[in-house]
Amino acid sequence: MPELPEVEVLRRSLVPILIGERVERVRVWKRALREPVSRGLARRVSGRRIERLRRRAKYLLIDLEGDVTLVVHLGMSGRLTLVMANADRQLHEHVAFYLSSGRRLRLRDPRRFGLVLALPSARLETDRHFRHLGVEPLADGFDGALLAAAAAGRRAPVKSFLLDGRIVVGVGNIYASEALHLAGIHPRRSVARISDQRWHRLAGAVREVLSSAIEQGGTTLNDFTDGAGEPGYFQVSLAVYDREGEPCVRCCSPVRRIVQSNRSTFYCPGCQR
DNA sequence: CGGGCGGCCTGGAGGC
DNA sequence: TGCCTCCAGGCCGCCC
Repeated sequence: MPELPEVEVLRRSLVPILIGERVERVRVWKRALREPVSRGLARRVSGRRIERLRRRAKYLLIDLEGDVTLVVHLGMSGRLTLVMANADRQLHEHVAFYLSSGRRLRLRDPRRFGLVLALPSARLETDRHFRHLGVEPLADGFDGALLAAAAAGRRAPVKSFLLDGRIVVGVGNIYASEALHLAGIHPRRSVARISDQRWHRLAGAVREVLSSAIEQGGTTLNDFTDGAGEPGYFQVSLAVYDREGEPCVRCCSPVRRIVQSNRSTFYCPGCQR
């Protein structure tokens, strides 16, 4: 489901409905996620008011009063939605946060690759989940020069490089393919053979693709929705992802699918070199 | 050491 | 109808 744009869209949708609410009670239905939900979670977040919503990489950060941050990662299939407190428990609903307004924030995650943590806000940066994360692609300081510097001494294919969260965060399998297409760079090209000019173009393409996706509410391939249940519509703007065999929107060559590090990559052989 | 690969899970799609 | 295989938006750890 969620790469940077989807998590950001989710965050923005939750701001007006969560800020100021109090987490009255937490119910953990099923602890088994990527890491078992801590037994101390309910105690650490219950009774606290929600002050702020932030995002780091693909993590949603829910800042609570008293310097506690509730960290939620959606993995591949996680969904966070707001429902009435007395709504039936859904299949694969792992955790429910009951709010002062009588609603509940529900985390559902069939594949269980997601994560829920409560951390002291001041220690987020040094926590093992965040320590090694690279730069935010939509923040100042992300540019071609940064990518070129990070690529020094490496030979990885540029697609894998874009997916490496130690370099730049938030770019997942969909947007890596899309950004490379927009920049006209072949996904298998080694980062050792990319010119400064092309690094510049790639950085711009990453920003462009991510910000358009956010503006259009994210990509809904199967089941992504924001916190209010609204799907995104960036999927209609995808140029190559999941379009094997279809003509490239720019040059009409048929889009190809290849496998890199066990994951599908889509690209246009006509305009990506 | 960088980089590739398998594993973690469930469910949906498609072939037969 | 069912059973099989393949595939999926993330991430981590192991191995060469």
